[in-house]
Amino acid sequence: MMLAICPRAELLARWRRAFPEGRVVASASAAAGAGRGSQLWLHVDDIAVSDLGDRVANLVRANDGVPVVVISAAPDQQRALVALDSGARGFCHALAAPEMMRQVATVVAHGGLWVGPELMRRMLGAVTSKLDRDAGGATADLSRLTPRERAVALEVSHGATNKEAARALGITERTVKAHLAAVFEKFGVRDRLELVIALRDPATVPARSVA
Amino acid sequence: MMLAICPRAELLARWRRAFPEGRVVASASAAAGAGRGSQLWLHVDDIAVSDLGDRVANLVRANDGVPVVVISAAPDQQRALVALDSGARGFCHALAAPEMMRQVATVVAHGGLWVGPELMRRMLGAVTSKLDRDAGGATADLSRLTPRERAVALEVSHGATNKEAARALGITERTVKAHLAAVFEKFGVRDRLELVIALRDPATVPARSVA
DNA sequence: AAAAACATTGGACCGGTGGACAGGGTGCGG
DNA sequence: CCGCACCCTGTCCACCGGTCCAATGTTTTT
Repeated sequence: MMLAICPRAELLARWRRAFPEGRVVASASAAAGAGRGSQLWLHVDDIAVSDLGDRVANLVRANDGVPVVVISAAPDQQRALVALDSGARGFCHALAAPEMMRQVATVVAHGGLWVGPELMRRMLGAVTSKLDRDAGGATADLSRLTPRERAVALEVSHGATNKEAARALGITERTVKAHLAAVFEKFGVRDRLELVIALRDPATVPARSVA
Repeated sequence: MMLAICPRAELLARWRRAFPEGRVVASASAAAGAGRGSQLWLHVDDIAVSDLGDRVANLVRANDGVPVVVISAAPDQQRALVALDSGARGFCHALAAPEMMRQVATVVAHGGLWVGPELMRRMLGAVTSKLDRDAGGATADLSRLTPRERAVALEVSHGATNKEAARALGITERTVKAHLAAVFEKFGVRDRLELVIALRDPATVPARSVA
């Protein structure tokens, strides 16, 4: 059974459309007794970030085996991370389409984890600064680069200095510079800063005609 | 349709039991043409860690919209991270129970991400510790800056050099450096490159105001 | 009024960066 | 065999970027 926790039910209009058979309760204490196969969706807009971790953790602990999904109308990454770190299994926008919510529910029900593409990229980036193929917007034309150039470009786009990139790739700093120079040339940028900006927004990369 | 990529089909006995209707092909090139709703499961035990990223990334790129799940008989976290970072949507043990594999397939099919509980904890740990490190100046939020600092930060975040920013704001290059140093301090970054990365979320970077 | 924060600039130092010369190695197709 | 593309490395040098030292005036807060 779907259970949403929110003192003001009107904030969950989309959610109720997604789960007509679901119930909205005002407080976490009223959520007790949710059986196996249930899901708890916790609305967090009224919860301070500093309290969020404890609230989620308590809810997860009090409802062993029942996945908790956090829902917010103003989601930000820090809150998402806190929630997930405290045991939440998903983080969903309160204004997401009902179909999307049902997808989230399906994923969570099968033991999966739901994170938005944005957050996912950030999480992965924090763990390893290796590669950054982002599913959503497609990073510029990294495909126009040779594998080595691409590797260097990615290191730099994660903030690495030439020395750090060299160490990471097991080559000399000089070689990093060489690859980087080729990358600048191909993308028509003058330095690493513009490269990062170009990779952030593919539209800014000049469609450099093949010379 | 379920497609598994592995030169030695006998390694995927469990997988074939989980997906009797699935097909095992020997190489990635033979996987082309997988339509929407398909999934590609890539067996990676014969792939070196250093090549894993590119292999997965290529597969993801060549099959736009088709989720890629990595499967291994000897999964380790580093390989999992590389694979996920390159665009894989799940990382599954080759000897997992067929029911488990079907669950993974369900999660992935609905846009979710499958990571084992172990890896999940590690990812969250890495992210939160990174946040803690950044907490010296809190997350990049331009509202924390003084007006002048903000102006400089914006110029730089659009790719300006110190000299250009100075000219644009009608101040000395030296003063730009001073403001910039304050910005670095507040955001806990070491240089302009990391600043741009910290401001990567376009929503937090308002358009440059013409001075 | 005293204290704190802000805006501005100077000089000097040093490491990082990028361009301009180079060169040698591999592998692949004509 | 000979280009061609890619990968790797070297030296030299001018410039940029970031940090340390410092100072002066204004505005805001206490």
